[in-house]
Amino acid sequence: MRSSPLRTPEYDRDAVLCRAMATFREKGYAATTMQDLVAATGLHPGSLYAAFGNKHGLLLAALERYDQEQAQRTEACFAGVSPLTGLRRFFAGVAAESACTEPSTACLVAKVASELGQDPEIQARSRATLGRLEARFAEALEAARAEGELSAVANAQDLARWLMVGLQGLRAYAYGRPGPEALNAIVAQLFQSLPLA
Amino acid sequence: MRSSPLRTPEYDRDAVLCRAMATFREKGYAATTMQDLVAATGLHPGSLYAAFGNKHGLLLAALERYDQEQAQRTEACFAGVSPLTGLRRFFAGVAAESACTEPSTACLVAKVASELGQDPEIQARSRATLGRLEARFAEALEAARAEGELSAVANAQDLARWLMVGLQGLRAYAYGRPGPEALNAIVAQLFQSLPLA
DNA sequence: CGCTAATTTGAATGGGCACTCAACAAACAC
DNA sequence: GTGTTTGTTGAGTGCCCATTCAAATTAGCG
Repeated sequence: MRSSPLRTPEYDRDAVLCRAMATFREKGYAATTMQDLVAATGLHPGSLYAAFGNKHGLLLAALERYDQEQAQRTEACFAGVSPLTGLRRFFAGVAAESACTEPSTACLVAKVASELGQDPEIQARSRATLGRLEARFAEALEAARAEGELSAVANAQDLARWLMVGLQGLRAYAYGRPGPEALNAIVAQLFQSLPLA
Repeated sequence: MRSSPLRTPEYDRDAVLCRAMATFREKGYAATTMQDLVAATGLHPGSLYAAFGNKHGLLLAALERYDQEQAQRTEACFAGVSPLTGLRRFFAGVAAESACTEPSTACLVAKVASELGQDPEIQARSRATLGRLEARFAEALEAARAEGELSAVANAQDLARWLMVGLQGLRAYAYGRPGPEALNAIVAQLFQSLPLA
C-alpha cells in the first residue's frame, strides 16, 4: 500500500499527448499504427501502454488534451474585445487555419467522431467538446445582445447552433481546398446571416 | 488477343457495389475488412479481386456508384417543381435522412474524404462529386432568379457555395444526434439566409 | 551502500489483415 | 464432344498489427 521510492516518468506527458494528437489528426485513428505513435512520441511501446492502457486510451487522452487546448484558444479570441468581435476573431482564425495547405488542420473531434461513430466513449467526448463550444457561442451571443450588437429579438440558443453548423460546414468545405478568399467569403456570409443590430 | 468464349459474371455488379457502399459508409474505409466485404456482397475473395483489383479499387467503384445515385436523387427533387422548391425538397430530404437513428446516414463522400485525405485519387473523386452538386445548386439558383423567386442581384455561385457549406454543416451537426426538429430548424435558417425575392 | 518499487527497454507473440492461386466449372465456337 | 477462355471457389500465405513481458535501469530512503 505504502509507496516510498517513487520514480517520476522521464517524459513530458503533455508533449507526448500533443504529438499523439497531431498524429491522429493527420492519419485518423485506424490508419495510425502504434509504431507511428512510438515514432511520434519517442516513447517505447511499454511506456505508452503503461501510461495510457492501449491505443484507444491514448486517443481518449489526446481528445481530452485537444478539448483543453481548443477551450484556451477560444477564450483567447474573446479576451479584451466585444463579444461579437470575439466571434469574428474565432471564425477568422478557423478560416485561416483551414486555408493552409497542410491537411492536418481538420478538427480532431470531427474527424474522430466521423470515424468512430459506433464508439460510445468517443461519441460522448466529442459531443461534450462540441456542446461546450456551442454553449460558449450562446454565451457570447447573449452578451452581444446585451451590448446592443445583436437584435433584441434574437434567440441566442438557435443562433449558437447556427454558428456550429457554419463552423462545421466551413471546415468540411475546406477539404476541397478552396482558396483563402472563398473561406473568408463564407465567414462573411455567415455573419451577414446573423440578425445584427 | 481475340476472345470468343465469354462467360458472363453470375453476380449483379450494381448490387455488389450497393452493398459495398453501405459497408464502407457504416464502418469507414480502414475499419472495413475484406471479410466484411465478402460477407456483405456474397462474393468470394477471388471474384472481388478479379472484378475490382483490390480494396482501394472497390472503394473507388463504390464512390462512382454513390455519385450516380446521388445525382439521380438530386434530380428527383427538382423534377416537376420550381427551382427553389426543388432546393427545399433536397434539404428537407437530407434533414430527414440525417435524423434517422442509424449512423449509416453520413455522406460517403465526406466520410471517405476525411479519412483518406492523403489519397489523391479519392480526393479527386470526392471533389468531383461535391463540385457537381455545387454546380447543380448554382444552376437551380440561376433558374430561381430567372423565375423571380430569388433577388435579382444575388450571386448564384456564391449562394451555391453557401448552400454547400450549409449542407455539410447540417450533416456534420447531425453527428451529435439532435432531434429532427433541430435539423428542420437549421434548414429553415439556411433558407432564411438566402436573398429570396 | 543495499533494498525496494517504480519506469524503461525492445524483442517476442499471436492474431487478423489484404491478397493469391491452383483447381474446378461454365459458356461458347466449331 | 472437344478445346479454349473465362468466372468461381476457398483454403492458404506472409506480413504487419496491437499488445505483452521479463530483464535492465533508475530513484528514493535509511
